[in-house]
Amino acid sequence: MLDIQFIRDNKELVETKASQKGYPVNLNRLLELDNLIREKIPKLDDILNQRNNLASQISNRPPTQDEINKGRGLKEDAANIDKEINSLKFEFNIELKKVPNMPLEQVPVGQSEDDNQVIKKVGDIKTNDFTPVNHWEIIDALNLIDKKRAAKVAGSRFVYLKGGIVRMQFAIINWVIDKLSDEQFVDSIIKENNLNIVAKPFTLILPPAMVNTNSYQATTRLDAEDVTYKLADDELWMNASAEHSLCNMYQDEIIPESELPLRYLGYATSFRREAGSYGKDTEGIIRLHQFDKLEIEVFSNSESGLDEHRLLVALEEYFINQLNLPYEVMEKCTADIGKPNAKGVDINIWFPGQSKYRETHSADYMTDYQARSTKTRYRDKDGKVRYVHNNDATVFAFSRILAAIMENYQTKEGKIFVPEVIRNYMGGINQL
RNA sequence: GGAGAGGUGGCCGAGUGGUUGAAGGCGCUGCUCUCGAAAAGCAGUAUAUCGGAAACGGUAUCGAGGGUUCGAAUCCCUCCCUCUCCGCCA
Repeated sequence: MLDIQFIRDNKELVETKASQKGYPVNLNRLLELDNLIREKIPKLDDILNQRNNLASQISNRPPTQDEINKGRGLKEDAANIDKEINSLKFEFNIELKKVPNMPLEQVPVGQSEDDNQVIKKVGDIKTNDFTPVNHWEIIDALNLIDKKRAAKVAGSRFVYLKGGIVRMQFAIINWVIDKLSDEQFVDSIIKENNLNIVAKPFTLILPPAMVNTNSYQATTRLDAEDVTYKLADDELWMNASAEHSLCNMYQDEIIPESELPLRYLGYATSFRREAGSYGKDTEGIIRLHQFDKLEIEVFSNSESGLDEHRLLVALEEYFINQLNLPYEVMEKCTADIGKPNAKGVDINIWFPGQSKYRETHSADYMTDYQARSTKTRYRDKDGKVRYVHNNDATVFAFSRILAAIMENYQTKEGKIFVPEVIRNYMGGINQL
């Protein structure tokens, strides 16, 4: 949620930026409700004050009939105003949640994802002496996938992945764990990028795959029932991303600033309905109802939030570079960064079998927007309580990164070379 | 799923209807003492919200929500969570 004080002080700015993000809001009703609530609160407080005074006067002797009547009257008055305030607050919260986070100055203004800006392209697109094919043709031929049987058992957009490709997933996981647990490695990336943040390794974490409604909605991303699977009987949602269980970890807590940043490397399975994407990417393993992800979540103070974001992008790039995959880095425009984001970067990897870049990574910087709904705060050096800044980023979304490797590492003979950096993690196998 | 016990401040822990936002202890912060430190002594030490430039004041919060009462941490109801035993399972 956005700070109501900020909205009061910057009505026009908030409306402008909200519509730049594609979340047009009319703040009149919100501010009207805000005023009504703040008019009524002192009135309620006054009645409660009278009630407290009356009770402490009576203390330890039987009350007179007059006092009993007065007390009952005050109770009724308080209940009435309280009821009014609650219904105003209910509507207020609905209106407040409609307001998206404000984009940072540097975020390009745009109308749609077409206005995202490619800020760099890295790696040469190889020219082969053969025509590269789609990853699904390769894995099919190598018998590394079984979609027919998966459809029979679970439905479309599910797969059985088999054999070497599965092993490759675990190899990548172990490689990433080794790197991100290594303080010196993290430090080297920070130094290379001139970031003003501490070298602290990432804590490995396996989060819950399901999240209750309150936590799910506090994330303010992918929080609709047509995106996410919700268990009918319980108030539980399947993670559409580990972000949902990770960003809520410290809800209602006040963290000492000395413990920040908290850097987590989570591994979790994500579940998505993909409603509305019928017919899109039905082949292959680009768009599935279920996929595994190595994902980073960072809680930091407000000063380091942006540099933490830069660190995460740098780490994403490092791993892709090590895999020798051509990619482009894209600064997402206001229309594409998403409701809770202040800034966002996507990385698209080149898929030679499809002759195009496809989105494989995303790094999202939420400033204090998520923390205000998860109530995650820290106590700064002066003892002041402030909201943490959240950062979330993909390290690798499996199936997609496996598809990228398959297309980029395919041989003329229809085999797949194993990228050099992960060979040791695969028992030395160099080809699938 | 069945039976039982319990949830109080950063932590431990007292409190079963009346100035209890909450004793006491630990921790933390400041001051005194000291050349310095330790020890000791003194003082302070929750969050949210409203008003206020601030100092400060009002209100709410003892797992959550509702109820009884002039008055609730204390009584009643519902839910959540934790622990123990049984069952089931990896």
